[in-house]
Amino acid sequence: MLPTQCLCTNLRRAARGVSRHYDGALDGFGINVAQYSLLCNLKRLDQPSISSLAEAMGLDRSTLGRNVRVLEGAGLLKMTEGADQRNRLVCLTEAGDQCLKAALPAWEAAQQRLMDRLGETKRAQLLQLLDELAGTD
Amino acid sequence: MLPTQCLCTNLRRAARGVSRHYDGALDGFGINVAQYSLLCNLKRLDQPSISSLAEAMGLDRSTLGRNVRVLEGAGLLKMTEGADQRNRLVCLTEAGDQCLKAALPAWEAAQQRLMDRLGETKRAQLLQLLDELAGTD
DNA sequence: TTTTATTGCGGGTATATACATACAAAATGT
DNA sequence: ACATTTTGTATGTATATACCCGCAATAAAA
Repeated sequence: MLPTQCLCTNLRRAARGVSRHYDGALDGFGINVAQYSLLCNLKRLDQPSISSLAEAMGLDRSTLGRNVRVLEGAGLLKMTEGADQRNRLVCLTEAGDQCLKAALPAWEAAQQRLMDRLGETKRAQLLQLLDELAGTD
Repeated sequence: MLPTQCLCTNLRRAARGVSRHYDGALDGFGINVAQYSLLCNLKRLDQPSISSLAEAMGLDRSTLGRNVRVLEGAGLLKMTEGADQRNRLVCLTEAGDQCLKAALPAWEAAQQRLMDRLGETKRAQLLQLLDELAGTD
């Protein structure tokens, strides 16, 4: 049976499969790969607003707001008042930082298994391609 | 600001962006790219069961079952009895087939815009890489 | 200064997605 | 024949995701 030629379909399928791979690795740390990514970005950016974090992650603001709420409920991040009355900042809690530290080896292992499968050349190719696709529309 | 090195995060972000690109193109045809993909697979495979369709698309069976229900409600596909009492077959309706035909030019345009951006070499590279990733775990 | 536009966010609604569990039908083993 | 296992789905629960709309606070314009 011929595979689909649709770039989008193939991209979505790959994203699902790879997400399952990472989710499996992160199992036991109380977070999935989407949450791991959110927490990482929180560590990388310094107390971003909902909007800027969403922008940085290529997510809709409302989506990010809801994802943030889940992690806030888990105590891994918290919201603080910004300079502006309407502006709220997202920041990592100590627990969130610990969670990231604890999960790091598992993430590294998952990443490494994938890189071993691909090899260095394809890994670089893939990252390059994904970067180009990131700004789609 | 340095981008993430996480393959999964980048893959997920690209999938979101590209999905938005295709969803925008399909706007007005009553289906999104995930549904377009499902209908295409339905046309490609002949009256698959829920399980085999899920397998073919790399989706969890329960997920596919729910996605199918949405399209059934829209009249684009219907369920029929299989040889087995527990086995149900999914098949495209006439409306579903018409919907696919109507949406095809929009899908082609979206695909073409993306390919123009990438160029033939990278397009082939990308499909190759995604295919390799498809079987991740 | 009052009006208007912009900005930042939350909520409503709908779909996509997965895992665990439950359940019924069919196949298999004794 | 009866018990066990396997198979095919559906349901419960939870998160991820997006679009639209509305609200409040701020900034810009008149």
